[in-house]
Amino acid sequence: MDHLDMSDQGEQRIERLPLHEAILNRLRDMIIEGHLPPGARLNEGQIGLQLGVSRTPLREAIKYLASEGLVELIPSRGAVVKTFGAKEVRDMLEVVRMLEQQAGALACQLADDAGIARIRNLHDDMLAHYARRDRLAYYKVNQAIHTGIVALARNEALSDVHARLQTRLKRVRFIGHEGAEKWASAVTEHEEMIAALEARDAPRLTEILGRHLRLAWDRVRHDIPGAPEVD
Amino acid sequence: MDHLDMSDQGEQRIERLPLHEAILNRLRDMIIEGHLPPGARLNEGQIGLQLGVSRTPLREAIKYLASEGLVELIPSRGAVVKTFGAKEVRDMLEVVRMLEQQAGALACQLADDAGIARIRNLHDDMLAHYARRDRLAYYKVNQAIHTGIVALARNEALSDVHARLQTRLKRVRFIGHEGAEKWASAVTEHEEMIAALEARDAPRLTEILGRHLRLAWDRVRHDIPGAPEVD
DNA sequence: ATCAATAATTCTGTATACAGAAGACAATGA
DNA sequence: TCATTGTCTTCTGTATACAGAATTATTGAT
Repeated sequence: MDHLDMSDQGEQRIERLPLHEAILNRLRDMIIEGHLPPGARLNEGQIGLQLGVSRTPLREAIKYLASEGLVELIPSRGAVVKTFGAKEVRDMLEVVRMLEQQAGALACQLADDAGIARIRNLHDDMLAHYARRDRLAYYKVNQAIHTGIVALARNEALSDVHARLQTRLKRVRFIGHEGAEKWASAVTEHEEMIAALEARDAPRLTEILGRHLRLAWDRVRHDIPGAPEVD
Repeated sequence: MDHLDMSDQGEQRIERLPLHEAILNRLRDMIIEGHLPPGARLNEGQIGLQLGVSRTPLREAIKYLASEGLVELIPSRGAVVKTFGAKEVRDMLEVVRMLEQQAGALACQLADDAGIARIRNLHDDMLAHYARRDRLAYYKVNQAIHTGIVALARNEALSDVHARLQTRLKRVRFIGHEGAEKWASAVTEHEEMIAALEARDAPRLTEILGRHLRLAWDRVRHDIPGAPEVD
């Protein structure tokens, strides 16, 4: 899964945002896209050269990523791309499920029609990508939908912890090169999800989200090193 | 609430842990204990002098804290201690509640007797501190109990996001100089909590945790600037 | 040829140097 | 008295320098 290019849009911002941010995003992308595979050491000299910055701001970005949990700091040995085992992935997915279920329930109460319509639009986009079997585009919009539903709950802390886990899962979730049937079932679940949201049917949405994310584990488990064949 | 000294035990470690960690903890304490009040700018020169380190590792620690959400980075203006408004605090408490409820339910299934016994011991300690009206000691053990219950769920990601929010709430939660009755009711709730945990009664534990954390908001709301008198 | 010990090199951790932005301040004019 | 502008100071953002730990390469002995 090298060279994915999951970076969002072009980087040609005019505004002078502190270099820190730019480095941070580049580094994060390098990890998520797999240019820096799990377990790889982050060589400050080399990466700094590659990005065209000195080690000082680079190290600051690395510390930020460490707190995000994408990278692990090892004393006197720098930073290493964090490796997630089977249990860790499952645990993260379980927390994501809890968060999304709660968010979904809240969204049914709090969301305005415009917000729900935005999700519906994303969903339609996703269907188009599915029709073309464009995995990358599908995947991106899929993420946006889940993030969007959480956002409808209007709770920043909730969005924050959810985003944190999503980021960690991005790498591992994408590699789920699930077969056609699994992919189709995922799409169906999304279909139901949106319907429940539009009906503001909280219990139903909660149920579907739970099912969807429990299946997410089944969809990726075979790609995780060390995952048991059966639980 | 200045000069609280919520630092855990002595800092006289012999092992040579990377300076980064040491600075990080000192800084975090300065924020949590209120030496650096909300909104205060972190002057790198001054703090570096105070801690006896140069700006380079200090800045790295600040970036780490920024990702933790204790500090906000403002372009060309450095870092500022993050201020939490009423809604933000309430939102965070709501997420903490969800997390603890889920964790509690899981704990009822997964915890071993030894783990539950440890919580009971902490609880007894807390009662002792309550008897002596030792707010600081009480508060610390209180935190340890909540953290401990989450740990019983054996889900690192869950513990991780919970800890993240707890850290942000530490500052604001302690200032709740609640009156004797409120304090007493909190103790009673804890009493019930432990009982439900020992009985491994998940629904009951969930209910109590929900009540306890919903009341937590009522206990702190009057100390939050900008909190509405009624919802 | 294999392994141990040592020398050479690379890399991290921290300090310092320097340029430019932001903020403070004082002087000037209305 | 108050606003304004230009200067001066302070502080951030980045690069570079240097010491020591970690890693790799080399050499010598078995």
